[in-house]
Amino acid sequence: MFSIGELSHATGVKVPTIRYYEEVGLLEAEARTAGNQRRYSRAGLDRLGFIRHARDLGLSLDAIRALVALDPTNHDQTHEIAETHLSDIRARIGRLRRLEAELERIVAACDGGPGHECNILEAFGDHDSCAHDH
Amino acid sequence: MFSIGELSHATGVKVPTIRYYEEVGLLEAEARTAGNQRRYSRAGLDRLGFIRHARDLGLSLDAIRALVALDPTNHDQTHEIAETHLSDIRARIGRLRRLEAELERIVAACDGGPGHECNILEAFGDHDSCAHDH
DNA sequence: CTTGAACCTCTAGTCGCTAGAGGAATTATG
DNA sequence: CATAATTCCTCTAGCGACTAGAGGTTCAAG
Repeated sequence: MFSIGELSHATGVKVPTIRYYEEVGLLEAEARTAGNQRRYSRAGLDRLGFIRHARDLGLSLDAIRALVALDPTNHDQTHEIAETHLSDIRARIGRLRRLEAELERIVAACDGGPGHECNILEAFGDHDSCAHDH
Repeated sequence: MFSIGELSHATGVKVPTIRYYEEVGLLEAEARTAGNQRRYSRAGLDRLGFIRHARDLGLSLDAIRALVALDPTNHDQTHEIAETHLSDIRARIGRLRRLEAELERIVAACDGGPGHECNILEAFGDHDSCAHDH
C-alpha cells in the first residue's frame, strides 16, 4: 500500500490535489490506517496516472469522470469523447493562430524609432482593423 | 453620457462584467445620476472597447491594467508586453499541436471493428508512448 | 522514546466572470 | 400625471481546478 505522498511523488500530482480529486469523487483511497491516513493500492496509483495524463491532454475533470466510468467495451462512447476533445483542441489552435497573426500586426504597427508615436496601444484598441471572427 | 446598459450593448461586454471591471479598478464610471446609476463618457466607452479587444486577444486583466497605465510614449514597455504575450501564445500553440498529435494517435489506436478490444482507454493512460514534454 | 517529516481536516484565496435575490430608479405608454 | 415595464442598484454565492495556510495528529527512523 502507498501513502498519499508516495502517490504524489510517483505521478507528479501534488498532495492537496490528490485530496481534491477524492473530494470530487475521482479517486478514493482504498483504505485508511488506524491513524486515519490514506492508503492506496497499485490500482489507485495507476488510476491517478491515468487522470494525470488525461489532465495533461487538457480534458476536464468531468470528461475524465465520464472516461473512467466507461464500459471499456463501449467503443462508440470512448471514441466520441476522444474526438470531441480533438476537435475542441483544433478549434483552439485555430483561434490562437488568429490571435498570433493579430498580435504580429500590432507589434509591427510600431517600428520603435525614436521620436515617433507608438501605435501599439492604438492597435490594441482597434478592433476594426483586425482579421474578424472574435 | 451613456448608461451601463448602453455601454454593454455597444461593446458586447455584459453588464455585471462592467461592474466587475469597476470593482477591480479597470474602468470607473465618470458620474452617477441622482438615483445612483452609473454614467459614462465617450472616453469610458472607448476604454471598455480597448479592454474588450485586449481580452479577446487573451491578455489577462493584470496585463491590461499594465497596458492602460502605460505612458504612451514608452515604446519599450509597450513592446515588451505585446511580445511577451505573443511568445506566450506561440508556446500555447506548440503545446496544443503536441496534444493534437497525441490525441490522433489515441483515436487511431482503435479501429472500431466489432469484437475487438478498444485501446483508447489504455492509450489515454499510457504516458510512456507519448511524444514527451508534458 | 524522541524527533521530525509526513499526514489529517478545515477554511479561504486565486481568476474572470456569472447568477440570483431583493429592491430602487428610469423610461415609455395610456 | 399615473402606472407599467424595463433597467438599474448592491450584495452574496457559485463555477473549475486547484493552491495556501492554520493548527493539530500520526508515522518511521535513530
